Amino acid sequence: MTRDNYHHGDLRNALVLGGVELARGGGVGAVVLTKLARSVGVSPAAAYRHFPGGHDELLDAVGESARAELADRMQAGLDAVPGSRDPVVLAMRRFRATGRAYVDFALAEPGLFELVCLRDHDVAHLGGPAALLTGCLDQLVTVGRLPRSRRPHTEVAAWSAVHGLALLLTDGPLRTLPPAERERVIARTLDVVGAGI
Amino acid sequence: MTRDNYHHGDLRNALVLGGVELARGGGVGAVVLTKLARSVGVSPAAAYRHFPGGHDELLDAVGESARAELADRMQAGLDAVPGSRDPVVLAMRRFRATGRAYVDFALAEPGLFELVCLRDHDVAHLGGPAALLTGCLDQLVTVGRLPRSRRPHTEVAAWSAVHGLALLLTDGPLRTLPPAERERVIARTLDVVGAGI
DNA sequence: CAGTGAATGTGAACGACGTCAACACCGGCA
DNA sequence: TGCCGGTGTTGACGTCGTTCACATTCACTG
Repeated sequence: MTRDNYHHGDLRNALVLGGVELARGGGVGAVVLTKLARSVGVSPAAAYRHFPGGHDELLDAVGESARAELADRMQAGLDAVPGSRDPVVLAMRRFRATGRAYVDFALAEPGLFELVCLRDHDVAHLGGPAALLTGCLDQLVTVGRLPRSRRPHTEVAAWSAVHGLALLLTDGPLRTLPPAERERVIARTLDVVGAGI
Repeated sequence: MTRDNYHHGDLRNALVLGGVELARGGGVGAVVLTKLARSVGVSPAAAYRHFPGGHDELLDAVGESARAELADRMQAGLDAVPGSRDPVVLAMRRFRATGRAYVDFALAEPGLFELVCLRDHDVAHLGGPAALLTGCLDQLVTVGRLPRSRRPHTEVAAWSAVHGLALLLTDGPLRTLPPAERERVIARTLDVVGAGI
């Protein structure tokens, strides 16, 4: 068997995949390089061939995967928005849907969510999720709902609100809120951002 | 010497104090029980007499101290608010000042800020910072700026925004934002919350 | 004032984990 | 065929949290 399997063939990918599952189950702390390597059938040191930066670089890669999954969910949320004759209503619905999907992802996958904002170098590197949000805001300008003069930095305001909410609900003091109450605070937070924009 | 110092006399306090300084310098990860104990002149095991829960309980205590410091800064921010003949203007200024102080604290003490929301059991336990925020919101109701019907859950919306913003600016993708830009982002976020309430 | 028990601190050791260096294997290319 | 670079292994080390058996000191009681 050793002869057959000595070279894994797709180790880097297997490690990321396994890392995502570990993170899904227990967050950043559960992504243990040693155990992960063993679970993939390989010695811990082998991981260093594919992640020269060690544990940190592995977490980067797993986080990248988590961000992709978040972007997928946000896109799905956008796709599910019902149409409207009024372009302003539609743009607002779409804007709200991105925030809603962000929070829902955090609640559905708290472990993965922990990795989303870990070790990002700058805004541009955020990729998917950020692009979807800015797209919605640009649309709000196009349909006249958001004055162009107020467009700058608005993505940060919106992002801050849903990001903070997601953290308070998953990792923070609101983590024990009963579902019904939780639903109300999400709605109120999205209302405030929508009205304040 | 051993005779004089065998019993420290105020070890628990010394550990918390030292822990705060470690956290100030390097965040949660810098609060290393072993080193902390040694730096206080005591063996690592001694810490377990005062924190039976080990490292976690120590972090709780350090976090409690960080929360107190945050509450102080928020109170100072409130105290510095200029008066106004118009009670609505005053209440809005005070509301904004709490959020501003929250973000400023995170930027001034990113290490301590990491501990603020760590391992809190429920909202009530938040204490100082939360009380200051709810007080400002109640005042907004009193002066008629915030309809009583919209008062519920508004503290979560406001808190989410500043909390998320603080994290994005200190630990997150916005951590490299130049100060001038950072200032605009903070202002815009506080504007959105103020307008949306 | 002496003796004793509880509180407090010590030293040595263990296990989990990240990391590295020296060596082994394997697949493709001159 | 022989060799070279990529890939994986073994064994070891350092850091850190944690525990256990033992030592020391304080405070209280008789």
